[in-house]
Formats: sequence, structure tokens, C-alpha cells
Amino acid sequence: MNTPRPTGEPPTSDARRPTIRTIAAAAGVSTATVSYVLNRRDLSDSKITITPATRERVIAAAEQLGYSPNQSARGMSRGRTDKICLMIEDFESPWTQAIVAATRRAAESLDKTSLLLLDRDWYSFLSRQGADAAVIEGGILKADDEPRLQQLATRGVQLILLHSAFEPAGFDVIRQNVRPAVDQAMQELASRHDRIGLLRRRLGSQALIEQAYRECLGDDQVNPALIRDIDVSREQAYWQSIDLLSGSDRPTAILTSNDLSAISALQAAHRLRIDVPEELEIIGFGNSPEGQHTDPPLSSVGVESPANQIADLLVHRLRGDAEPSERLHVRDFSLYLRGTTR
Amino acid sequence: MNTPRPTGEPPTSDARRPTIRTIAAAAGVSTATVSYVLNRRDLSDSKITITPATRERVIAAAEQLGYSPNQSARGMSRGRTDKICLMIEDFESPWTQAIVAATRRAAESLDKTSLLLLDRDWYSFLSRQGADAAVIEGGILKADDEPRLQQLATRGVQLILLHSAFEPAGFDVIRQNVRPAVDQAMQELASRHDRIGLLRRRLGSQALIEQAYRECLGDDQVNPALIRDIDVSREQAYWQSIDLLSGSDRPTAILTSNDLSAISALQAAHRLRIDVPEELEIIGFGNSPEGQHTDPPLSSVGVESPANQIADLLVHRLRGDAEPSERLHVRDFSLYLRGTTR
DNA sequence: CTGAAAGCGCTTACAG
DNA sequence: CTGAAAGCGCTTACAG
Repeated sequence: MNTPRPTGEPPTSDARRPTIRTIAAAAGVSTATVSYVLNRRDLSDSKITITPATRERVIAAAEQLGYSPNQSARGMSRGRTDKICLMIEDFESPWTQAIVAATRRAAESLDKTSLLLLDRDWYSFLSRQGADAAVIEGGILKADDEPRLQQLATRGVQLILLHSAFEPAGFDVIRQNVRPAVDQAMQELASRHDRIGLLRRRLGSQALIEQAYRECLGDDQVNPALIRDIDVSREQAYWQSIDLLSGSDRPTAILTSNDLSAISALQAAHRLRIDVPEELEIIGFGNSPEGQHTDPPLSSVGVESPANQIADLLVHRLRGDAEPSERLHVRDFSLYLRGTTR
Repeated sequence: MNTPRPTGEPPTSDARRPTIRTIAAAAGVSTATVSYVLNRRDLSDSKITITPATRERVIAAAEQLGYSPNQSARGMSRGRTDKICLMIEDFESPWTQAIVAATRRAAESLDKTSLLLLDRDWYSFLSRQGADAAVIEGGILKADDEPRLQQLATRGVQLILLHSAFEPAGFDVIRQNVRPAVDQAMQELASRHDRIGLLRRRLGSQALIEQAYRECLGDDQVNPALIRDIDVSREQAYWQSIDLLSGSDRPTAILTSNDLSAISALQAAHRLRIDVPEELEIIGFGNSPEGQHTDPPLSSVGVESPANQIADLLVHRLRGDAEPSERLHVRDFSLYLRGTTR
């Protein structure tokens, strides 16, 4: 027996949602026939033949009763959830926007639904609710998560990680080769400037910026007064920039951990009437679309279109293509010099 | 029979994910006992008693095998999905960020998972995949969606709509009473200015801004040269503002359809060395957090904390409280005068 | 104190 | 050409 719900529960006392059985009864056929018709299996599988009249009746009944299949039940018998899930750390970054768009595109072309997990417990979600595939941003993973990832992979979840350290193990890893381009950016600035500011964030790959900064200058040459910590918010970065640029011994160049803060720095410079790039050069990180439309356009370290690769990979993996047999995908970052550098 | 998957499918050939039966076998008990222990039913329901030793054995087995319950199966027998879903139109708006945060908070306190739907087919998702509750932003609804909403509501999905027109019908509607405050903003500007610019967006409640603008001025007084269309992107709004503010007959005040574009307008003014508020007053819409940290802080029409109400309502509805028996929730917008007005 | 069994709503191999 | 039946992995009333 089932129907009795635990007391105090939300009234899932549905106005009896129609099931495949309701449809079968209404159309005067078996549930198998309904399933075949609704999944078009009679059209694709020559072993199954349904008369057009029966088809019609089933379709009409389904329509009339407002039937839609219960995906939980479907998933259970097919072993597939038709969900693609995205797990990211920072909702605001343009990087993220691109990944969201790519995931959605891929899902649509595969006729699956795409979701963004809001809470942070990606493992619990994937192992309980399930998904056909998941794209996971490195920031939310910890070093000891690898067994969990492997487990999900062996259980059939197609996993794409954006991560700098994990090795592929049944899942794909997209690794960004960031350092050479950041080093190049830093050398570019160091060749012309003594006082180089740093807007620093210590999250994920953004931490590499600080490393490059320190290594290029040499640890003893690093002036803490030129370093500011930033977080997700634009305002915070703006005020940090105002602060950094207000002193008489202000930096004449700034390297930042992301484009968002670079844009804030640019706005701060405008506000303080500091000419960019003549009195201040700025290099961001991420090569985001928004940075290409600032005034002047932002110089930045990044890649051209970060997300297409993800979309393509998703589609291949979910179609079961053998194609990219390699599971590790390294992408080299480049330095894009635009208007905020000379 | 089940196991055979359709050919060409992703290898859901899981490394045999452990089921409740695996655990039962390992612990030498029945599946019922496993279910009771794992759901703590033996602790809450006095009719069910399990010996501590049995408990231990079950828990140990579950842990050791890395068991996690299949939510599809769970949902099917319990008639609950433990998912709260958010469906929004515009990812970038600060409004949205607040709603996301509120939904996540509510879900956490209810021990449910919270998701954001990326594709736009909310109805298909809710009727197929199911959810215990959904928050739907008005922008994605069409006028003829009402029967769908009712249907979902009668099937037990707790629905919270942010919408200006729908009447509650088994679901909650949060309605924003926007016009009085926008009218007030417009009168404020009109009392001091002849040339008032409009950054216009025609989406959802943002369209009300233009209505207020036109009605206050009178249709014959509207100068199309002072109106610019904006979209989601900050850059676009920035360039539109530069354009609007560059002529010699530029406006001396601007009303905008959202805070994002107001901030862009402010940046454009900085760039063009136009003093705000002395040479240009700006009023935004949304009263977003970011606007309160600009330089000077943005005057805006909106509400204090848009999202708490949503979170509270979600919690009440999902706990089955009778409490807010009223299904229509009207919130009055206010005009917040800050630094971008005199 | 514990287990066998029915049921949630689907899919599909197989037998008519 | 169509249907009865098993199975997906859970939950739970009920009988021991």
C-alpha cells in the first residue's frame, strides 16, 4: 500500500495526475501501447507496429487529459534522467555566463533539460537526484573529492571538470594553461613600470595571478601597499581601486585577478581623472566579452571562446561518441593587448 | 525485464550502484529495516523499533558501500521530490541575485535542494521532472499560461509567482505596486527639469517606467531624441548613455528602467565629466545593493529587501502552514532618494 | 522486534 | 497487430 502520506506533508494530494494507465483506459489499449506511441517507438522500431487509428486514439487521449510522463518513473526504468547539471562557484563572472549559455545550448540540442545547482552540495545532488551529465567548476571541488568523482563516473554520470589539478579518471578535465600568458602580461608591465598594483583574489585559477606577480618581481621587491584584496562585488573592487589609486605614490600599472575588477579599476581611474593607458596601464584576467566594450577596451589574459569546447564535449559524451578519446583537454591562455595597455 | 538499454545510449552501465537491497543483504536484514533506519523512522515513530545493534549494522553497511538513496525512486513512493526550482528570465539583474539567495536559503532550511532552470520551458520541466515548489518570475509567463499554473498547483506543486497581472488561483502571487513610486520619481525630476532622458526596457515591470514617463510628460511633450533602448548588457547601456549625453542638447535628468543601466549612465557621466547630481540627476529602478555603493549612491525606486518575503513564503507553504491564508501579496515600491538626485 | 509484499509510474522483452 | 508481466529502487501498512 502506498497512498497515505506522512501527516504534516505538503498536500501532494494531486488532483490525480493522469498516468499512462489513465491514458490506456481512455484509449482502450494497454499501457505498453501507450508507451510505444508516446515514445514513437512504433515508428523507429520495425518490430513494433501500431495501427494509425490506435495511434490517433492514444495521442488524442493523452492530449485531452493533459498527460505528461513522470520523469522519475521514466528515469527509473530507463536509467537516464535527461538532466544536465551545472555546478559553479561564482554566479557573477562572465566566464560563468558563457558556461551557462553553452550548457543550455548543448542540452537543447540533446533534448535534455539543463539546470544550475544553487546549493553547494554537488555530490549529494548527483548521487541522489542524478543527472546524465554535469559540468563542475573547479572552485567547488576539494582535493579529496576525487574518489567521489570517480564513483559518479563509474555509475554513468558524464562529468566535465574545469580544474587545474585533477587528472582524468573516467571523467573529462578541461585544464587551463594559464601561467605562460600571465607571465607574459606581467613581464609586459614590468618592462615599463616600477610600481605595479595587484588586485588579488585567491580563488581557484585566479590565485595564479598573484604567483606570477610575485615570481616576476621577486619576493623582496613586492610592496604590500600596492596589493588589494577583492571579492565578487564590483563595488568593493571599485573602492579598493579608488583607495589604491588615490595616494601620490600610486601604481602606474595594475594587474588584476579578473576582468570584473579590472573594469572597476578602469572606472576608478576615470573617476580620479587618471588617463588610461598613459598614466595607468591595466591588464585583466578572463578575456570577458564585457571587457572588450569598455572605454578603452580592456587588455586581458584569457581564451577566445571559453565555452564552446564544453558544449561540444557534452554533446559528444552524451551521444556516446568515441571521438575525443583523450580525456584531458588543455587550453593555452593568451595575452590580448587592447586599449588599457600601451 | 529491464536491464537492456537501448543501443547507442550513454553507458549507464553503472558499476552497479548499491541499492537498498544491497545494504539489506550486507547487513542481513530486510529492505524495510534498511529504509527505516536510514530515514530515522525508528526514532520518530514509536510503532517501529529496531535494536541498536541492527541500526549499527545497517549504518555501517550503508557507509561502507557508499550508498545514497535514489531520489527518483524515493520521490515516486513518497510523492515528493525534495526539489525547489527557480525560473527566471534575466540572470544578471541584482533583483535576481537576491531571489536566488533567498530560494537557496529557504531550501536549505527545509533540507531540500534548490535549482535554477536554465532552459525556458518551465511548464514542461515542472510537469515532467516535478518539484515541491517553484518560484517563477513574471517575465517568463504568458497570459495564457494560467491553466497550466492552476494544473500544477492542483497537482501539489507550491507555486510562487512574481507577476503583475495574474490572480492567485491555488498559487501565490507576489505583486509589486510600482506605479505610485515611479510617478513620484518622475514628478520629482519634472519639477526641476525640462529635458528628461529615458533609458527604456520593455520587459515585464520595467515597462511601467516608460508609462509613467509618458503620462507625466504628456504624450505630445515626449521627445524621442531623449529616449534610448537598452538590453541586458552593461556595455550597451553605457554606450547608449554616452550617446545620449554627448549632444549639446543633452538631458539634465535621466530616468531608467533598471539600476544596472542607471549605473552605466552614471559611469558615462563620469567619463564625460558631467557632474552628478549638479548637471545631471539620475533615478534608477530596483533599489539594488550595487546601486547603494556607487559614487554617488544611486537614487532608485524599489523595495527594501525584495527576497525575504519569498523565502518566508516558501518555507510556510512547504511546511503546510495555514498561516498566510491570503494568496495575493502586494508590495508597495518606494522612492529612495540618494546621491544622484538633488 | 522484523520481514514479505504492494505500490509509485514508467519501459520493454516476450508471448500470443 | 497488442497485452500481460517483470523490473527499476524506494516506502510503508500490516502481519507475524
